[in-house]
Amino acid sequence: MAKRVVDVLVPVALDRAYSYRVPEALSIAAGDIVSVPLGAREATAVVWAENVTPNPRLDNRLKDVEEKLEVPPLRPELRHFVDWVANYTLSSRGMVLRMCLRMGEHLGAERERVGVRLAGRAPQRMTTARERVLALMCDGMVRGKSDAAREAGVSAGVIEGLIDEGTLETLVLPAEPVAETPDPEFVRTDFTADQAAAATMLKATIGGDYSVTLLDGVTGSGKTEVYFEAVAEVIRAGRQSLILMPEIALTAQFLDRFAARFGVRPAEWHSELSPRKRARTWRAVADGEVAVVIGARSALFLPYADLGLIVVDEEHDQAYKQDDGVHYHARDMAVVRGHIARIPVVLSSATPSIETEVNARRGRYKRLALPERFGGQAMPVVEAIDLRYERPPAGRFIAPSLAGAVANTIERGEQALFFLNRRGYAPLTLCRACGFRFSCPNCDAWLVDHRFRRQLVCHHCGFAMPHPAECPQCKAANSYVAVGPGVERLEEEVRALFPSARVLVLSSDLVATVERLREELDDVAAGRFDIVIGTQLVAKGHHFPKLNLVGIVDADLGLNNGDPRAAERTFQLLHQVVGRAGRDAGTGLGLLQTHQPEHPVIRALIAQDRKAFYDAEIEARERAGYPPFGRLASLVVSGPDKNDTGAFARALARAAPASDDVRVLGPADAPLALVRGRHRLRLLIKAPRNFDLSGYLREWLAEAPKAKGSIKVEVDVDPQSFL
DNA sequence: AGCACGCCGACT
DNA sequence: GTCGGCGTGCTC
Repeated sequence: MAKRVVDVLVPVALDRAYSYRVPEALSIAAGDIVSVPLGAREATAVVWAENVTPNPRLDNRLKDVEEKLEVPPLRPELRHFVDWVANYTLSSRGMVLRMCLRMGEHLGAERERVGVRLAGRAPQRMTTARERVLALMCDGMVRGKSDAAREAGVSAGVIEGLIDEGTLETLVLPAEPVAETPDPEFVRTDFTADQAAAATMLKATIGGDYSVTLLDGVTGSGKTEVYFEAVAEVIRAGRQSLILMPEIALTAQFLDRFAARFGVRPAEWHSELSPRKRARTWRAVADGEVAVVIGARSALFLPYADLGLIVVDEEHDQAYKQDDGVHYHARDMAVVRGHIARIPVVLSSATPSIETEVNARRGRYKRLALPERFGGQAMPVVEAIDLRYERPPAGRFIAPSLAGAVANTIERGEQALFFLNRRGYAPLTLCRACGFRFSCPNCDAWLVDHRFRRQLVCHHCGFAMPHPAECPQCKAANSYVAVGPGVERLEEEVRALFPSARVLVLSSDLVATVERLREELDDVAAGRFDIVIGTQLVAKGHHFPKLNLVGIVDADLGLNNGDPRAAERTFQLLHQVVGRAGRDAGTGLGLLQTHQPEHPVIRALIAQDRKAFYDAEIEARERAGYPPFGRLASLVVSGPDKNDTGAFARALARAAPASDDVRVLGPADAPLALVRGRHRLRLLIKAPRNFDLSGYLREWLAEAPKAKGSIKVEVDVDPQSFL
């Protein structure tokens, strides 16, 4: 009888599963994680289905499944999710599976941790290093080998030597748990009536079927503590919770808040985990040993043993969109995973995305509103500084009234924040003599002056060059002018204005390590700085008790780039930043420097009239047929040769299947027409709301001419930029 | 995504 | 004469 055959999905860029024979000795079922030969190498892959009718043409080419790994199988819910995401995003199923198997080759047997303990016998020869070890170990405690060496201040070799002599004995340590079990009753939070009501409603969704709840509350209204009650309920039920965060590396304070509520820190999942930690966490999640995972978007693809709740914190945040490899939006896919797993999903935000707001207004999502700040804290007062009437001095960017407000603030011993979402010293450098502008040789972008690094830098491809001594065009010497402000230039101005203030600049390119950043944020929270100058980095998830003034240096930045989503994004970002002001003591003040105080975004921020802004935005979207009232996809064609790339993009556009529902726009230059030496053209596809856009695109790409050479086509369903 | 195979430039 | 650049194509 012919051997049994199974279809195995391998984590490579393949959409179809491959067939493998199953050796008699292996007991294998769908979902099992196996090792299979693939070309010259071995791959960790997943059995997707039984194959009762193997392709006869492959008969003598089928290879055997190598082994079954001692790991829990991927549950049907997750396999279904992989298929769904691949189909929706037009990615290969293998690449989506790969996101679930991110622990890679470290899945193998757990390496034993070896501990040492004093055995009694004195060493034949005594040295000072050995004395230190004995002094440490004389308490009879068991310590890990490396811990013992570190604590005694000796090298690992000294410990080994004492083991050889029989002075120390070794024993296998139990594996350290990835995270301790959180205690749902560790602390009882004192809630206001609003919060208690929201917590009760949210708890009522736990254990029920799929549901989506928008937890809608201003900064400081206690959204986190409210959804912690839902998490507590899931822990009581013995199931797992996932809390998604936009940028996990920056959320040390969040871990502490979690620990304050549950007694221990949750398990973390993000790209900066070490391979070992990653493998152990993956396994603990799969084994159901971890009750709560807090993670970046990739945590959505973990193999939870029994997921009972997904929370998406700051659901409007752009960082949830993955734009390389598989293009997906983690908030949307969280809702899909919740639907497939039949569990509740909580979306939390002070400034919901238009999509979520529309879903809440239509009743597709339940809304729980927390309208007030915790402890009756007032919202910050927000005012505009009209730069048309109050100009900063030439070459300066801080208007006198903003400078005055900052002076008052630091005099009172409080902190001020200058927000400017621009890294470096100046976004543009030009030659005063001939007008030459420094631009990137590989990209369609200006070179940004980074004086701290003493370089001109491209923010898109990383190209960097030193400031040349003379203008490359007219050879004039010392003719450069820096145009516009970046945080480094702002720092100069701030130090000149406030010479005795303690100033800190926070910008992603100045961050040495995440640890260092966490220390700096702690220093700010502890009041060791008077003035913080920051980019987007400061907008997210930090609580600075003494911060009472936020100055937005350029509120117009990002408003006028023509993207229909620009207004929404600017509103969300500025609202979040202004919300940093005045959370503990006194009333906070937000000052927006702007040239267009009548702009709906600025007006909404000043009047604190969120509803008016959403009404207008939603109406505009509806009128234009933009999401969520219509659907969008983009095809970006890129290649090294401009003409070839353009010709292919036009051929691709001509191959679009005819449809009364669909409009294909372009090809036009993509928002960045040249990146890393590749020319980029974009097709935008508009379709009605209930249209099967993925199916349409799949049919189109199957019939269309294939990209050859180094021309590439990237598909993005639901792109974030509408431009 | 890897990895091997394959065909044209600067070196021990 | 080889080493090696990365373009192209395959992996049950």
